[in-house]
Order: sequence, then structure tokens, then C-alpha cells
Amino acid sequence: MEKRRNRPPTIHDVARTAAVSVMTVSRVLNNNPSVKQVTRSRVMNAIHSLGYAPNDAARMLKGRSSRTIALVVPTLSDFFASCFHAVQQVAIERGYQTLVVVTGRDSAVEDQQIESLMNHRVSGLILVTIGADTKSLRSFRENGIPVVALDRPITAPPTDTVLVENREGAELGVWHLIEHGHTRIACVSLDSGSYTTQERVEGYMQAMRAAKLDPILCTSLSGNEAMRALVARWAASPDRPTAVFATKRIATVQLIQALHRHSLRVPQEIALVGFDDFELAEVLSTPLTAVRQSPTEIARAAAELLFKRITAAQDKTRNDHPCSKIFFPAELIIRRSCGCSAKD
Amino acid sequence: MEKRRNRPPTIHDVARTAAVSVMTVSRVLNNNPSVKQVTRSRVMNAIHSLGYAPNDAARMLKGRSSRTIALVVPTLSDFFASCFHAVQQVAIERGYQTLVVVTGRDSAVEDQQIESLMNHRVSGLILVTIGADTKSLRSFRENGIPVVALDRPITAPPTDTVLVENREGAELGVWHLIEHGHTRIACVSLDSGSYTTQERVEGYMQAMRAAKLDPILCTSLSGNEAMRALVARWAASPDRPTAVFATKRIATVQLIQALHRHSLRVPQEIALVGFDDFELAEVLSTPLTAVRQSPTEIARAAAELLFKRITAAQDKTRNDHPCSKIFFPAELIIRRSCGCSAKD
DNA sequence: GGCGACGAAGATAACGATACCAGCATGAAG
DNA sequence: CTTCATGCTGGTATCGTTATCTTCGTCGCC
Repeated sequence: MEKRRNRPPTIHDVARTAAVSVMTVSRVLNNNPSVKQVTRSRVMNAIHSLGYAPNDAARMLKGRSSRTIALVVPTLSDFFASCFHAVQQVAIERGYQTLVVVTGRDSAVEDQQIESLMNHRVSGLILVTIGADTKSLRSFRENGIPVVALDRPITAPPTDTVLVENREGAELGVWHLIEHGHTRIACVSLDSGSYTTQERVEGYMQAMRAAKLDPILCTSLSGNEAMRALVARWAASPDRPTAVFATKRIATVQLIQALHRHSLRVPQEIALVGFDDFELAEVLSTPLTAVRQSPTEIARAAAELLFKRITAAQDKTRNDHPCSKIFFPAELIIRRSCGCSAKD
Repeated sequence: MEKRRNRPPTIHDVARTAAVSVMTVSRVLNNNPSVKQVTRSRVMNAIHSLGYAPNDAARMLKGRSSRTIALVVPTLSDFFASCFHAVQQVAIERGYQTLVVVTGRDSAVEDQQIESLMNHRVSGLILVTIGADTKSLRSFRENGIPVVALDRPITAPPTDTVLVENREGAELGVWHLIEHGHTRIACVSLDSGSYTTQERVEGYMQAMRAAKLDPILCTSLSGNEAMRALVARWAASPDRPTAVFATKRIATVQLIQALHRHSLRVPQEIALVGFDDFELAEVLSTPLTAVRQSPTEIARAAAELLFKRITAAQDKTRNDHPCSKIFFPAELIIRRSCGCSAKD
């Protein structure tokens, strides 16, 4: 009669307590109408008095879907946190739960975590991949579990993909500097490895080529010290760049801090455009001119794409839509860090 | 022979393909040494050729722990994102996975999500509760699944708890303003409901009482408009507060934006201390003096407390340690927004 | 009064993986 | 040649839940 081995109560315990069969309890749990009202309430009482909670593992084993989608991101920066919110919102509308997995920019962790999501039998996967080959995705494809690539494409197989126009956005920002008469425009970035950074650097290069200017690449700056050293060199050099394009939020912030430390005034002594807008950009000592991308838009699009696949997979009609590839534009938010009226 | 109903392959499919019994496959999966090398590799080949992944649900049903802990937070602000990172790091060290659940400050969602975590049979729970009675925790207690309260206490039953000294931190900040000669010091906050805000307001009140100053409470400002209206009133009023204490990051940021919009200079026209430090605080137009709390410290402490319970629960020795209640101090980071040398 | 019909509840067999207990070779020891 | 230990492997019950089939009353109707 006592709970065996001190484990959580099962449907059998409830059945015994309510003096009914397990099936009746199951029917109550699933709101099956063919249970008399008196029986139902007897069962409900037993459930509450035992503190019974149905075991998801057993339910899944009997075929119920996990009703869970997973979002895999490299970090939980506020950009991806916004993505998560958008995804979760769509998931909740559909009655799904959302699992976040953070890989910490480690592709071994990514692979291992993705495998573990497969073991969990998630219903779908939104992946901001760190790169590599993501061989762990194989079993998702083979079992027909939908995968959507977000923010960064997946190399090998055709997959639904939602991306930002990183290259065009970067061009936009760099052209803005060019139009203000700058000729020595540097590009600073931290991790030259990631897809997004590469694209933005490429956009910078295209703009510079088009304007017949010599690029000044300051890439792969690892950490705050490298950034400070770079700015220190600039501060001491008469022919330093007169403008900088920073390829991502952290680079922009570190750059601003380093410029601040070396008393290089923005935009008087150096102009600045950053990729990624953020909450405080307009109350910085010099409000930042930035290329803005919308995390919620791309994430919502990815989630909706995913659910389209999930519902399509449930209809046995093997209606294999071709893979979508959606691009979202980036826009330039003009504030003061490029000295809009300084050079004219 | 064909996969039935197009479902993922099972251990039986692997066994059939490798021409062995399911037990042998199971042994291979669990690295049981009593499998001959040739057999093992036959099985491995079958596993790979089928793209087989073991079903976690079935494994859990057979008694294996979920090896998963959950972190429940109201939002994914960068504060809680940092908490998550710290928790996940501890979890990974122990071979556990971490589930994040975001409640969106909705206590109905919180309860429902916590129930769903119970159904998932997570091994432990770190809870930043939104308040309410959290009746959904009952089944956790009854089944001996450890719960740790983080950042905010749980009202009813004794629970391990990790908190920040919000009140003392707030006092620290307000005293800093008082010591600079301010007498009309306002306290602005957005959601007066949350525990942390209440504590900080209480700290403000204590400091004001101790200094025999009249408190100016501007609480429950809902959204950016209310903040702007408040600041607009100040801008027009000669006897406006000369200093402000903001109770949380968002309040501080919105306040800064509003002050900026109405051209109230910090600290010349109004001094400012905020609760919560953040990355950009020192490169704002006026670097912010802030009360700093460490998300990683408290989160790590909570995670370690949780795992102490988890491992204690596994040893049947019902060694019921009494509940810990750990406090972490908050420190004052002095920058320029209170005009450190303006009033002397 | 006997018949089918219907409403409510029980018995049983899966789902996929693993623990336990056998089997069944081979080789060594008596 | 038997006996028994040892090294691999297979059969089967089980975890908690649900789908399917059965059972058992009870009621209405000819």
C-alpha cells in the first residue's frame, strides 16, 4: 500500500486509492467524457491527496509527441534572448514548450547537445549553428524531424533557413561613413570565424572596393586587451583611421570603452558605425549610429517555418515543400557617432 | 522489416540488423564490458547505418534519472542570462542538462510550467519565483525533489534560499546621495510588486528615515510613458528632487533616456544612483554610479546547493540537513552620476 | 419475460529500454 | 569423462501510460 521505494505515485496508486481501475484514472486525466461525474471526482480527490503527477516519459513512450521544440544558440546574449522570447511566444500559441540549449561557441558541445535533443525526441529544432559540419543533424533528417537554421546557414544539406542581410547591412553602414568623406575607414571585429562576422567583413570590403578605398582590417582581436592595444596605437598615430566600422555589438562596446579610455572623441576625432543596435545606444556619451537587425522578426519567422513543417509532417501527405530561404533586411539607424554634420 | 509507421528506429531494429538480441545492443549502449569486440562493432555499425538514437523516455521509465535540472526565471534579462550561464556550468560539471523556463512574470504561467517540470521528472529546480503561493511546488516537496529559491524567497515552506542583500545595497546607494548633501531624493521604480523592488524601496526608506529626510516615492511607473511624464513634471518644477535612486536596471535606463530627452543634465541638475550595474554603465554620457550584485555568484551558489541536495537524496541516508539561507552583499560602484565632487 | 442497446468501467497488450536470470559453449581441474 | 567455473549472449518481466477489446449491469420495448 505504501509508495514503493519512495518513488512518485503512479496511476496505479491513484487507482487503488480511488478504488477504480487504472483505465478510469487515465480517462479522467485525458478528459474522456465517458466517466461518471461521481467517479471523476473520486479520482480527482485521490490525485490531489497523493500529489500525483502523470509521468511524461511513459506518456511519450505510448506515442504522444513531446510537444517540445528546441532552440540552440551559441550564447544567451540579449540578441538571442530576444530570439528566444519570440520563439517561445509562437510555441506557446501552439501549446508547445521551448527548450533552450546554449553551446558556448563550442562545436563539440553543440554536437553533443543536439544528439541529446534527438534522444529527447523534440518535435523540432531551431539552430543557430556555431559552424562545423553538424553531423549530429543526420538523425533529425532521417527521422523527419524538422530543422530550421537561424541567423547562420547550415552548410551541407538543404534546410529551411532564416537569415539577415548581413552583407548589405554592413555596406549600408560603411557607405554612410564613405559619404561623410572618410577615406581611412577601419573594420574591427573580434571573432573572424563566425558566419555573420565574415559576411559583415565581406560587406565592408565590397563597399571599400566600390569606393576605391584601401581596406584597413583589424580582425580577430581577442579580448579587451587587444582592442585597447589597437586603440592605443591609433591614439599615438597621426595617420590613424578617421572612421571605424565595428562588426558586432561586443566589438562596438569594447571599442567605445577603449576610445573612451584613450580620450579619442567620437565623432570629432574618430567616427563610428556599429553593426547591432542596442537599448542604450542612444544615451551613450555619443549616441551610436548603428545597423539594426530585428531578432524578434527573424526568430518569429523561423518558429513559424518550423511549425509549418511540424504540422505538415503530421499530415501523412508527404507534401515535401521545397526549402525556404528567407532574408530579412538590416536598416541603418543614424544617430551622432559618425558626425553627420561635421565633415560636410 | 521496414520501420513501422515511419517512426524512429528502436533497439529492436538495431538488434535485427546486427543479428543479435536486444540485450546485447543495450549492453553496447551502456558500455558493458562483457560484449565481444566483434559483436560490439557489428552493433555499432547497425546503430550508425540506421541512425539509431536511444529513446530517453523509455530509459527514464526504467528508472534512470533525467539528469536534468531546471531554472525558472521571470525573463531572460542579461542578469538572469548570466545566472543561467553559471548554473549550466555547474550542471555540465556534474553531467547534467539545464532547462530554462521563462514565465514572463505571469504567475499562472509559472505554476503551469512548474507542474510541467514535475511531469518531466527533473532532478532539481532553481526557482526565481514571481511571487504568489507557488502551490505547484507541493509535488516537488512530496516527492523529495530539491528546490532552491534564487534571488527571491519562497513564502510558505522552508527552502534553501540564495538572496542578495537588496535592502543594505539600496541603503548604500541612498546614503551615498545623502552624504553628497542631497535632501530631496526620489525613489523611482517600475513594478512595486516584486520582492526585490520592495526590499530596495524599503532600504531607501530606512536610509531616508535615518537621515530624517522626507521620502519621495515614485513607484509603479508603468512603462516608458509614465517615466517620461514624471521627468517632464520635474523639468518644469523648481523644487524637483535633486537626486534619484532607481530600483532596477530597466528603471535606471528608462530614467536616463527620459532625463536625456528633457535635457536634464546628470549630475549637475539631478544626481543618480541605480540598483544593478551593467556593461555600458561606464560609457554612458555620464558614467553611472550603481549598486552592483553578482548574478554568477548567486547562481553558482544556488546550483551548488541544489546538487548537494540531489546527491544527498540519492544516498538513502535521510540526512535532512536544515535549509540554508545564503546572502550575498551588494557593492557600490562609484562613477560620476552623483557628481562626486560637485556638492562639497 | 427475453432481447438488444447502451453507458460505465475493467483487463490486457503494447510502447522502448534495461535488470535479472538463464543458457550454452569452451576450457580447466579432478 | 564428468564437473564446474567463466565468458558471452538470449529470454522475459518490468517501468507508467494508453488503445482496444470485454464485461457487466440496467433500461426500454415487443
